[in-house]
Amino acid sequence: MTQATNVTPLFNDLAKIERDHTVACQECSLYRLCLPLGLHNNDLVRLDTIIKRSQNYKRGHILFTDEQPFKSLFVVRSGSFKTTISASDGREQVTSFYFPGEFIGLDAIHQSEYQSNAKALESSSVCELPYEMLQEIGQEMPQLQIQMLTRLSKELAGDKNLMLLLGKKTADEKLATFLLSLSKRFQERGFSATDFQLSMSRSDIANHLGLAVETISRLFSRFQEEGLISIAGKALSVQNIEKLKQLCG
Amino acid sequence: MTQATNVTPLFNDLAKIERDHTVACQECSLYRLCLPLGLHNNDLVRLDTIIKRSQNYKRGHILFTDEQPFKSLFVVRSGSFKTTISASDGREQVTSFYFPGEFIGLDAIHQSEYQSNAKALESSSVCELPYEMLQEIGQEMPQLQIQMLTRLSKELAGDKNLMLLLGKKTADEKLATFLLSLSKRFQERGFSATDFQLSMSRSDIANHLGLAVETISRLFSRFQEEGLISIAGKALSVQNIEKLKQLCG
DNA sequence: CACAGAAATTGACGTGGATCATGGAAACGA
DNA sequence: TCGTTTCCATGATCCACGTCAATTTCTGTG
Repeated sequence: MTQATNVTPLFNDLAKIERDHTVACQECSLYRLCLPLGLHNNDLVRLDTIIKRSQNYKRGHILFTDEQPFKSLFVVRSGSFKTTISASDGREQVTSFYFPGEFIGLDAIHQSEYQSNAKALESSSVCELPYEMLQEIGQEMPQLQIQMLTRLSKELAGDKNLMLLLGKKTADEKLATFLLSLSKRFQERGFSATDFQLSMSRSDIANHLGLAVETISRLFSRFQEEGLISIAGKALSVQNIEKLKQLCG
Repeated sequence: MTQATNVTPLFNDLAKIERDHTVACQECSLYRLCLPLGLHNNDLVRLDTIIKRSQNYKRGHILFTDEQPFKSLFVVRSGSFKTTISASDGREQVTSFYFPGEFIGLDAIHQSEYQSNAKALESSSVCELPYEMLQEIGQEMPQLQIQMLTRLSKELAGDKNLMLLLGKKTADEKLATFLLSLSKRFQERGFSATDFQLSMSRSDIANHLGLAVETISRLFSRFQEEGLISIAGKALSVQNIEKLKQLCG
């Protein structure tokens, strides 16, 4: 029915390597996307000593909640995560999705507690960076500090764009923008820019984009009718990336 | 007509000191809100040498645009600024307002160009921090690095909350949340938490909150009728802060 | 002080997307 | 394997807020 049906599970190839929690930064295939980028070799070895590599987490595993004390940053090694923040009345906003090589928990650095909730969307693993230690070794590794600032700044810039999306874009534009952002991130990680699995539910997507689930469902159907994408369950295939780009505004 | 009519111009008192661009960090009344917090005295002196203190800018002055190369971060010394980002079709989103002691330009650190446009909302002045120099002296001042990370992280956390606001809150809740955020920031700066001047236009507020100007106008009127606030032009007086807090959700 | 342009208010009306409701299809635990 | 729960799709209806339009008020400038 669609060409997207038989895509390999998300990051399965990478996972073969990364799930093995003995693989050091030097041999990690995420190297060029991750924190160590730009570090000299002996610095890298030092960074390596403070990193705790997690076992595999199952879908639904909670990495941290906004009630727990902030101890560590996390880098996704395989799989994917979502973060949410909640209003006092229980309403939640999905603030971000995270893929391999991306940092989780940066918004907590200035506080003693995490500021959001992080949950695995599929089988996933992470590298844990105890923040105190990171700070300690950072004092003698300017490149590491710069990397940290760069990371934070990048996430900040991304969030500003999301504000533009949430505040000004129509439902069509929101979804198109979101799909292209996914596409780009998969491509950066060596996967197809056009065929991939959505690890998040429709309702996570809807929430993240400030829409109702029903609207996302309808949009997927319409985008498919219009030949922009073809979607079956979680398997997405982008059919007309140019038209999708035009839709972003 | 209202109690708010005769509030002193925004940050006028501070401005007497801060506008004088010879005042060093050590004597600056923003000290405890600003970057130098936690620095040792000789570090502070060193930081002081790289800071360029601007003359007074007029309302409407453009600090930078997203087309200019990124060279410096800015800290508001007096007055206030707004930042915007624009979609390809010209639509704009007001991403933040900045008050004395707050950093502008943090989202550009990872790029060679600024990522947004920054404009003065009233008579304002800034401290300019050339980023290269900041990085240089930062290598020998761990406290400075920590301060920078803290700043970035704080802005990030704020933006996540804004995403919650934009994605999930009703118009009432949005405005109430915004007013309380202003109130809090004025208080932190030693001003009244209940009586202050709005340095931004209705349309800036509307844009920032993802609403239409007309909606803001109507809300101001209704909030006034309901005894929550009293507003005359730019002069705002919060009459019932508790009720306002309940409204935030 | 007067005038022009911009900003703000207020009302009437329209609509994009939410909400409600239903049925089918996956995913999951026992 | 089954039964249960969660997820997804699609139609019918509704409403919060946007858009349009007409005035009024404010602001800046010669």
